[in-house]
Amino acid sequence: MRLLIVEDDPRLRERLVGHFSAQGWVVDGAPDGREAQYLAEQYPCDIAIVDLGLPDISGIELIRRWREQNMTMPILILTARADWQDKVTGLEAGADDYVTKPFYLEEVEARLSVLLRRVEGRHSNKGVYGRLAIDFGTRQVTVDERPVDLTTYEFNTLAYLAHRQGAAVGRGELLDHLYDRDADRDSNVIEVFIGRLRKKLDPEGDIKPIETLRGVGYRFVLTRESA
Amino acid sequence: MRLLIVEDDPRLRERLVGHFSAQGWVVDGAPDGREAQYLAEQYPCDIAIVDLGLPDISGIELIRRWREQNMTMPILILTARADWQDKVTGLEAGADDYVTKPFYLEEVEARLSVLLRRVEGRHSNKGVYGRLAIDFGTRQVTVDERPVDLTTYEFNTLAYLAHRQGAAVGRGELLDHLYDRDADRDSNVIEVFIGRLRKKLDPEGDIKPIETLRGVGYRFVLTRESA
DNA sequence: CGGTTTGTTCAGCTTGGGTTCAGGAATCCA
DNA sequence: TGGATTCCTGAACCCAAGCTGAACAAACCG
Repeated sequence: MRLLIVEDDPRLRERLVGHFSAQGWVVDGAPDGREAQYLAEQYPCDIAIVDLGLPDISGIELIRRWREQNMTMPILILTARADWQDKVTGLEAGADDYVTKPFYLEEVEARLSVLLRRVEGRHSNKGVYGRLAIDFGTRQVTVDERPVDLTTYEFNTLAYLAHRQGAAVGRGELLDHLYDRDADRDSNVIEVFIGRLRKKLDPEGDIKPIETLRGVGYRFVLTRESA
Repeated sequence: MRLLIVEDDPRLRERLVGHFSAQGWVVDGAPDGREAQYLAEQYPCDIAIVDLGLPDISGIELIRRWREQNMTMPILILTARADWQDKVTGLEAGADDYVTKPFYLEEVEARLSVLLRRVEGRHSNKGVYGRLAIDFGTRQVTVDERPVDLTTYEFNTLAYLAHRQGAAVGRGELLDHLYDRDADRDSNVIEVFIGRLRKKLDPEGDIKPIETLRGVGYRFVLTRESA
């Protein structure tokens, strides 16, 4: 999952970037609106955190532009407690939720996961897809109730595919959302991870959670149980 | 275990800080609401003690904000005997228990340990995890009824892991909860203590109480007997 | 003070996981 | 059918995370 953080205060930005990188996210940090705009276009992210008080373009304006460009990722805004009224303008501009500064990191984390699961239509951190269950919070995966342990990247690829369940996901898209900017575009890592995932999740070959669309990419075919 | 003490009277604050540090807690002391708010965000604690009569923000307001931010640690409030009615407001704001001033330190200590064990679902100070038993009050540990003696820090790391049993606990989190604010983030103390613990608790290698999650941290895998 | 216990650092080693590569299988198209 | 393209997969590689024994330092205690 790729996360874009737009925050001018370097200390705070580093704190956020550090925290979420450690959590297994691919994180881009931008100090101002210009950089943020560039990054958002070049490396589409799954979710963004935007501080409203930026040096150049205002955060509000940035969000408005993104929405005009039909970018649909959820946006979480940060506002100083004093300027709490901005949150309304922010939400009107197209943001999805807000946190007032100073904040508690876990609070931001919790709100991100709510936003993320909302786009997938989940109501909890756990997604159940037939015999396969994925807990996006604790990063635990089970098949027929039996835990399967996946390495970091194995989980990340599975999570991204499940996040986009039903959609055709190209190798390029996967690379963008799982790796840093300087990823080697023509490596076959993705294929290797897909292979390992299939073997770990479905050793008997009777579930077939991941379909390959030749020349296009992959598709996570299981459908989530609306419970 | 990290404990946050919010108390404006310096004498009393020092008394509390001194007492609990000596008991093996990591203690932060805050003289006012502002500082308390900052500390709670930067260094998440396992439990907090809050005096209701603070110079700036009222203790009640502070607690309310914490709960709004979804901080879930237990909170013990201190009230002057004269203002005993405040305790109701405090509990409504989200505190978990109260002690009226003046008090005996032992009283506060006892209430803290009740609150702590409540979050773990224990009913006494002793937790039994299969062949391993931990007494959080007397700080004694036994394996197969046989006492194992652990040094202060060895016990602290074990206690914290057991406190968060089943959860993945990162090295960073451990450092935050076992060490003062100025801990060296890239030292391998944690690994050393984990190693020593494993050797002392499980010399035969047939219990394996602590699992390592590469790139993530550690997990205490034994489950407590609800008995 | 001297000795002992406890905490911290360091260096060398082991291991697991990510990456690459090469050969083989499957699929597509002329 | 045959060749080209895409994908799969087992094995090898390499680096960083984690482990460990030992040295060092600090605190504790008589």
